[in-house]
Amino acid sequence: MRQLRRGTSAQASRFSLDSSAAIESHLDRIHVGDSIPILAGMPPASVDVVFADPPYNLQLEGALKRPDESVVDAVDDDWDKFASFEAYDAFTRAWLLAAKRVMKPTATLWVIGSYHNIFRVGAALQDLGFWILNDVVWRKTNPMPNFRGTRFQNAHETLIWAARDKSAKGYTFNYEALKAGNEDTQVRSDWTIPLCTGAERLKDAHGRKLHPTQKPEALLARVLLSSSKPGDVVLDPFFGSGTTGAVAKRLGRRFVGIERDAGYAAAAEARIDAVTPLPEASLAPFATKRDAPRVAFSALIERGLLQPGATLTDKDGDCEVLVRADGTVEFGKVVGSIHRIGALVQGAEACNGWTFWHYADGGRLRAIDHLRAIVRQELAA
Amino acid sequence: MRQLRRGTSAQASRFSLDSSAAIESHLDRIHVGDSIPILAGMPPASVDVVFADPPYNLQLEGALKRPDESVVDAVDDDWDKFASFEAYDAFTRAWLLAAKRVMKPTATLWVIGSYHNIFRVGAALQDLGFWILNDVVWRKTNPMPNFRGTRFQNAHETLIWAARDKSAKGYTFNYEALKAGNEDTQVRSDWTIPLCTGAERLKDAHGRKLHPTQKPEALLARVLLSSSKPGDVVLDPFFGSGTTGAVAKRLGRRFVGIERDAGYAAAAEARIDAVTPLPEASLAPFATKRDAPRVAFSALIERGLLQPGATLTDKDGDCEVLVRADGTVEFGKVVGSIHRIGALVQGAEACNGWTFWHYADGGRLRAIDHLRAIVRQELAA
DNA sequence: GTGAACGGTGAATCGGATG
DNA sequence: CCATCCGATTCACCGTTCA
Repeated sequence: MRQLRRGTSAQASRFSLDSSAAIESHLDRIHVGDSIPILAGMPPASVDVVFADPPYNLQLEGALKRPDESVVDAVDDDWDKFASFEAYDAFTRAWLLAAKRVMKPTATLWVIGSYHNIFRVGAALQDLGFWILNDVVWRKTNPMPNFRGTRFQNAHETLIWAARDKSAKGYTFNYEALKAGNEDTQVRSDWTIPLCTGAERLKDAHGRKLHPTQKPEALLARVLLSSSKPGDVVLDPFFGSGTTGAVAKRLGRRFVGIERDAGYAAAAEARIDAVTPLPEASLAPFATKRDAPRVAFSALIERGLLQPGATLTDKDGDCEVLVRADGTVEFGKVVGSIHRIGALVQGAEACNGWTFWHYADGGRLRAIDHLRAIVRQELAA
Repeated sequence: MRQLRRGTSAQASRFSLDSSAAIESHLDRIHVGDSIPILAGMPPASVDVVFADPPYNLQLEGALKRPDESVVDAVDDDWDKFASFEAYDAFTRAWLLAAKRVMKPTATLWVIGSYHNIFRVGAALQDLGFWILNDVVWRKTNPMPNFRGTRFQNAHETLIWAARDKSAKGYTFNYEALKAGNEDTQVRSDWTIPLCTGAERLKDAHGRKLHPTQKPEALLARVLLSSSKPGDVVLDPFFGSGTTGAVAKRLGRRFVGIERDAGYAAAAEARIDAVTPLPEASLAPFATKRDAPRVAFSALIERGLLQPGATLTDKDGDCEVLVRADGTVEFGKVVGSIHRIGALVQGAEACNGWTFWHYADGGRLRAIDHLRAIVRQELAA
């Protein structure tokens, strides 16, 4: 890869009216600087896909500790600080407009975010005339827990996929290939992918994570395989640790990276240099079926397989518990999960409530595991 | 159920300053009319939870056909037509403000939507000072396919859960019950639930679906079980086919329904009349650790479970403190609460002394939390 | 060599009562 | 408004150490 470019390159568009030639000098490079002036220096209508991972505008206050007193290493970088929603909205509109100018009429744009910012981004997209094609949910297999027990575990992020205009036709969506790689069924709008951890996660000299929000390559692979073709130009205006560039190179796409922080840009360059492009034929199908889905006891109630107020017993019909509406069971005055209460009545430390507790099915007792199997079949179907 | 009410009831707030009494006349009824004037006639700060399924502002043009040329029976009601994003935003802000007024300070609000409208709703929520607690993804097990093969299968909808203000404290979140009903793990922000089909789906006289966007009862059950208590007042300003009311009644909550379409309201009323509430025992909130009575460390000494002059240690028996008669402990020359001294010896900022400190029980070490449990049992008896 | 046990950690708007 | 205090709270995965 060639050297990093510094500053803008406003002269590029002066030299050529042919965008496809003028863009060439920008390709497969990381431009160090702010996105908006650098985008302004690029030829118009020259990129095929935009992937953007903008600051989320998290509004964190004190430090958060785990129950074991260790400190959560949260995002506290300056780039994530905005004075107000208005300031964040102005920033969002500015980069979206700059990105829109360099998009080909057939180009599409992806943005990723969380509930802190994604609603503002989505509304701005619509206000600026982008046409939303899908929102896509990245379900994390291994999200961070909620340590205080005050909310639901924040287990997903949201991507928005949008065309440049309502009337834009001819955008790339590799429908058949995606379907073929997904057990011959359409790819859904929710994707189950692990966080970026282990060897994939870039580390600094002290072994700490280099970038606070490095995205998994599997996520970018799905994005690029679904909405771009080999040879297409992929723009990432918030390049960070360079996941977009690494995946683009591996999948035979060209990229334009823009990153404000020279340290991140340098790390990304080294990372991308180490990537070997895949042979064209070997682009692996990416969608895999997950193993047997975990079924909550409350799902049996939600689906009407058990009624609140019903009675469960052990296999001999001796001790009885009451099924409650919230998916707990009650024994005497004690309420808890099927597992905890099963352990309690046996005086054991642990118990598999699925096999311990039985319900009356006609004249006989049947383990509630049977009902779980029914739900699993539905989920698999 | 009593008769449907027509029109607003602006007089209610004139008769009483006590919201809990003034709201009584509004409960367990469907008010036929527009949400905003009807909400304006309700007493302020009188509801515990709001669930809203507003029009989605779908921008469908022309009929959608399946590959076999059959027509998809999509949403084409007048209530879903808005001239522009601006009109939709104004509508959204108006009903959100009207709902905010009737919410208690501790109330929370749920809104469900799709990518057509949810970004606008989320941004409006933030602009109006609501504080987003989670966004929750409803993953449909059986979504409609994308017939054209031009996008990902739209397999989810998004719910936003928000408190009335950033500083609102004390909202209901039944953390422990949810966890106990979910294999003893935290409930995530993505919920897998089937569409409303089969017998649950209301039909009109011709056997066609009565309402285009009837939500599954399982979804509402999860919403109400997580964020409300029995007896709480649940407001639904877009009542539609009455799923919120049916589930509220079944789960022992009160409801206020508002619906513009008299036909939907009548169907909802009949539906709710047919619901039998669950037995109270299957609903009663159970005592969690959080609301167990507070026990002072000194109570252990007062009850003779620990003697002044006794020694406590950490779980490994390493560092020792002396129990004093006043309920403090002494480490070297430092005296303080079990929590302070526990933090001190670990060099931590905070410490739960109940689980940190141990006493000798026969040959083994046991946490003093065990003694607290004994006191609590005495208090409960 | 193998497996159990243990430690570390990830985009986090993460408490409530009292004075 | 702020300071102080009590005390409640974590899931999945990866890498290392130890038996």
